[in-house]
Amino acid sequence: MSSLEKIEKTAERPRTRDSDATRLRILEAAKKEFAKSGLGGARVDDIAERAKANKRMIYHYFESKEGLFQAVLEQAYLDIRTAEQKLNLDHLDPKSALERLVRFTWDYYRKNPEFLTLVNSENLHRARHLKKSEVVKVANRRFVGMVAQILERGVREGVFRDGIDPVQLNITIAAVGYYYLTNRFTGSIVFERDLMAPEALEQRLQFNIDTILRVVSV
Amino acid sequence: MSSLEKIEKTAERPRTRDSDATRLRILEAAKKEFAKSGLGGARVDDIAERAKANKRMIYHYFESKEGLFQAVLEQAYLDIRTAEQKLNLDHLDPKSALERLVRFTWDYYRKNPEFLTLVNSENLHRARHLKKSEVVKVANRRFVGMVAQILERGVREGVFRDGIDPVQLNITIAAVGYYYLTNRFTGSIVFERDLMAPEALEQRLQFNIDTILRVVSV
DNA sequence: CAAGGAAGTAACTAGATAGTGCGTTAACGG
DNA sequence: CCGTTAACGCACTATCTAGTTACTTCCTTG
Repeated sequence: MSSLEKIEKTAERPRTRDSDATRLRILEAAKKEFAKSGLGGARVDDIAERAKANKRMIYHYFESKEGLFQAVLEQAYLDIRTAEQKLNLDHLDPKSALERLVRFTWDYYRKNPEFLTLVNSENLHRARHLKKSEVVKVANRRFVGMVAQILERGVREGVFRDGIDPVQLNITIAAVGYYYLTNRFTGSIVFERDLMAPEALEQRLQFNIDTILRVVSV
Repeated sequence: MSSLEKIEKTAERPRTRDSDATRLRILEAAKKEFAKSGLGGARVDDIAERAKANKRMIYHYFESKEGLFQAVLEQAYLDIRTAEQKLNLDHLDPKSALERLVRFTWDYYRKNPEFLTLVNSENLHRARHLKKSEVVKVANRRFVGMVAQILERGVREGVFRDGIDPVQLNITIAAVGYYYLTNRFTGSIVFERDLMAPEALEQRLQFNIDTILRVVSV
């Protein structure tokens, strides 16, 4: 049976057994649990319960806890890279394109805080899961190219200075948002200020846009 | 017996029982284990073994695994704040002072990677341990003041622009180094480049100094 | 419609893990 | 040098946890 037929049939009469749906529920539940407690702290039983699935199904679909983590991480990277590709920055002038990318990165981190925690977790484990994922590597390549293209265009049009390493810029765009948000709890204590207050968030985004534009300006 | 007398006596004849030394060995071992595996992933038995102490002693000195984590984290924050205070930035011109601070932050993170991991772990737990620590809060206050003073001086001397929020600048100085180093494993995969190669590290530090100076420049 | 495979369940296990009860011995003050 | 205090060690436990065994139930397809 084709995938399309399957979807049509499901639409007609919801099945009591649906491997795709169960797989997705497990993935979603695992993302939340891993993000909340890390790979070491998350509990397989809790994931099963949250997914409203039997624990046996996790091992059926993902082999092991590690396999499940790998699948979650892979999906998280594919999701953000896919969203980035939809930005269509080529149609904007270089400055606007860069601003849009900074804004998108910030918004994405805000709306998907699990992504930050998953990446932290993966780095705690020296990226041993990501290393294995070929599909993610391909997606990343296209992403790095995006910023390089904006930079080149900006230099050609005389609005950006020459000689900026696109990788350094990429890292910096991520850094100024990522650090602020992932360390929002200790940050709010260290700086004695609620970093997650709406005005504070708005102020930070503006600061970040300004920072990045200053980095590239001639 | 005074602390001085104690030290003198110890120098004469090393004691087989020494509560201070044992406490310190446990703290050091715990810092490494917590940094390696996080609060959830670290094992009390492993900490005891690494410290060459009996597990019972951990509970004797620190009450619980959580209590031990709190002590480790507190010490880590006191250490970095103490080191920062020794920088003596007041004797330098504002630009040099700022550059020195960026350089110090970078070097400190490089030499003390456990600090990064501990902070990540603490944020995973919504900073519930740091919240309780009054002594760390006091140390942080002095630290935030440092950057504010450099900024003020720079504005007065006409080398920095006015209106920069010292907290935002502070966060950005930390961010550009922290993000690069804490995410060095996934980063090396995403950007298909060894981010920890000596030239790469040198290049990043220069980029960070340049970024921060551009942020404050008139 | 039969049969075989896939989805799903419940109960279990072996090993780990945080935390303790209690006894032992070194150090230190008197 | 003796008695008390505090450092230290051993062996134990209750509970948790990743992973599994053995089974039932539903769905598809020839």
